[in-house]
Amino acid sequence: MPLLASDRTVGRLSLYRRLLSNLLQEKVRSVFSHQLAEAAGVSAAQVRRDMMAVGYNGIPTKGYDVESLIESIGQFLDAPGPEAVALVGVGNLGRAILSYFDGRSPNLKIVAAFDNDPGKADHVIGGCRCYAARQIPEVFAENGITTAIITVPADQAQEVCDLLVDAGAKGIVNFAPVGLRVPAHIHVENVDMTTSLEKAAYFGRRP
Amino acid sequence: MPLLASDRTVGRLSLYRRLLSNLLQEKVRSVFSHQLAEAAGVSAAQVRRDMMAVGYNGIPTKGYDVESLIESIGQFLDAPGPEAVALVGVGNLGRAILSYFDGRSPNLKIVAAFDNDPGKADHVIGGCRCYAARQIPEVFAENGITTAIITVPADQAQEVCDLLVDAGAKGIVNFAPVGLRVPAHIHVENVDMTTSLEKAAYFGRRP
DNA sequence: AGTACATTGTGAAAAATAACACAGCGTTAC
DNA sequence: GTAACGCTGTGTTATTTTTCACAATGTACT
Repeated sequence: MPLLASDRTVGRLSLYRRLLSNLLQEKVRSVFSHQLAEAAGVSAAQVRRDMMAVGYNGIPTKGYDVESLIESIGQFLDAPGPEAVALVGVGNLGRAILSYFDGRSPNLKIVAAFDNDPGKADHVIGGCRCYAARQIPEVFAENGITTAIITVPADQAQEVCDLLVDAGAKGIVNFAPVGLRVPAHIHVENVDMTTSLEKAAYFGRRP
Repeated sequence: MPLLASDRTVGRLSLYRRLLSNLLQEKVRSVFSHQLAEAAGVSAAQVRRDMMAVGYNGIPTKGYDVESLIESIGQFLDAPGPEAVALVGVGNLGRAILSYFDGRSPNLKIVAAFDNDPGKADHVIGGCRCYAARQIPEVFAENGITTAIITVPADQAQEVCDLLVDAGAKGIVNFAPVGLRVPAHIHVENVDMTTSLEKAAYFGRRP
């Protein structure tokens, strides 16, 4: 059971887990690799490879036990306890993300939102308390926050990123369309909706 | 100049173009591969490779001309004329995306939004007209829409996807956390915010 | 018990992606 | 005019990621 899986594998495991949770709710007790593969849109061999990373073993002719697999993926992906997450940039997108994640995951919970607009401070949006940007260091320290989401405009993203790193952020989800410069061993996960849309248009046009 | 570039290359080209537009606004006229590379967070060799796909040539010691490179990437990535895009699912996330893209790109414009909630029909949200879901076929046909964005809950995504494909969608951006089943040569681009957050947390924790 | 069968786990091959390394060339400095 | 420099374009190599293919294995049926 390798303690560090590849980027791609971790992404798929996260998806598998949610698909498995859906199955569990439908009272499905076990799945075959090819069923999980179809639901996730990958190959069956890929699923079995990913299971090797988790160190989970299925049973021939019976497949994987849904409940214990969810448990195993959780042990592999999650921190031992709940983790606090912060979001910076309470614009349209920031608010949508706050409400999207509100109550969705017990392990990763957005506990603080930051914005420069003083009108937003101390309000509660999407179940999350809003602070002024200058309070980042203190709120990060108080809550032990190491994961943050950036939803500010592109021209402020680097500046905000630097603040977050100084405050102790180790993993950052960046929605701004810029390549953030960070020290080594800080992980940035880029979500670029414009690129996604342009890719969909491009490949839709050229089959 | 190959007419079909790899998935990764297309994604980077889209990012390069926006970075270049920023540079142009700052009156920067030319860039070296290593500068563009740093801004995008990739290697210089990677940038030069990607330029081969576009068929654009720089000049030794002068680098790339920002303006003409933007133009070349546009010719490579974009359709000859403007393209109409549709969005399905006018919830929190859908609304945020509508306003995010409102007026952002001249080539790709979201011209129609769809939702099952009859209260939303005929309203204008984020500069975009709202229709009932059953009008998908007619609106797609009228506007020649081939690219669509899915922002409905996970359990409705496949159903909506099938409607879109029937209506002529060729490229789909899927925000729901499921692997959509589509016919061959329909392209799906998945944007999974939960996975991104879990990846950031995981890799932030394990350096 | 024994046989047939469908599925797993994984070594090995293939494919895709990225990095290396350097020849060639335009520019600049003298 | 020419020499030195630094950057580009690309053949080649390395690395990463995915797929193939099959022996091993647990199950169900007779």
